[in-house]
Amino acid sequence: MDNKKDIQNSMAHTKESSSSPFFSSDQISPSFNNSIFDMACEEQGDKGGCFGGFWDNLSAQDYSSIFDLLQQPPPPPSLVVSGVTEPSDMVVYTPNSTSISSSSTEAANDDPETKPAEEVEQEQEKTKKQLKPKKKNQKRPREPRYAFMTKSEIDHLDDGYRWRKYGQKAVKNSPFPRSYYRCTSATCGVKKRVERSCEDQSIVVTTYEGTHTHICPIIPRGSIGILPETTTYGGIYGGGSSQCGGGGSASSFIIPQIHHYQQLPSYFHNSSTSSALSFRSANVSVQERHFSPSTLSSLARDDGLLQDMLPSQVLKEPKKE
DNA sequence: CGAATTTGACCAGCGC
DNA sequence: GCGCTGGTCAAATTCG
Repeated sequence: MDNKKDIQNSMAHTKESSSSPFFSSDQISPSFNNSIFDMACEEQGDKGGCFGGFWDNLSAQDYSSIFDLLQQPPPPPSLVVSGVTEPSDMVVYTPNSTSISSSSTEAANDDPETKPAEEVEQEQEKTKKQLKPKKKNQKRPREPRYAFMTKSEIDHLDDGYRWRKYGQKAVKNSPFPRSYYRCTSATCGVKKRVERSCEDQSIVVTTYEGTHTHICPIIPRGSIGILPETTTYGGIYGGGSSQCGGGGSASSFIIPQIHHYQQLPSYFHNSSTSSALSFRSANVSVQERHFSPSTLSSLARDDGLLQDMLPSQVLKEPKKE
């Protein structure tokens, strides 16, 4: 406990080694990538799903190509964001392809965003009810899951929502326990799991499951504030002036790289005033060059959130040179 | 004192 | 069926 607090305090007052949310490029070695991706695969791997292809394809070389997607030579990611869903609704991304091949049945078709909020709530209540009786032969429908990797010493990153920890488990092949959190909002069934990479303990893997049905509460939480300058990503990537975080200060959840923003969970762009991004002033860059500026623009228009998420430069002129 | 966290127990799914 | 593992519950404990 005290350890955590110490860490948080130190995070709040002194910037630890990785206080800059971004690695320098030489901080990500191929082996580093592999370890992270392997670990992420483990999320699904034991179920035979794993995104093998996706992760495998993301070699260090891919990183460099990914960086080409951005106009400026961006710093390498300190965090890899990817859609992680159940194998059954797996969305497969191939960084080098121009298309998104999706076999998703739930993530795509069941997009809560397209449903009335009431319906979403009803569904979540159903899910809750299903939890209680725990009947056999009645598989609980799994919400799409999304995993984020963050370089941080803080396990539980403040993403603007309030979470209550309801469990902690030691996980196989990892010396670090996995923590289970649930959104404190009564009607909201969103869960998240937080665990550390066993190979690089500075990496925190956060897996979200479900969709927030409420706006992002604005909770001043100075305790784990990270210095605002972490939000500056070469100027253009620091745009996430989320209303959740009080206008882009104190980012404690850092998302320098988002693979295929389309797959962001809808709670990132909840229909509320809350911005697209729940993560406070998250740094977002979008690795997507396959969309034309007009496409991006229209997406942004369609989805409000993208305007928050996408650096304006991306929307306006996706490719220099 | 209420809220949040900790932690051991329990349950379900899966592979063998 | 059994054991392993992940996920959840809930009582106890701690914190603010």
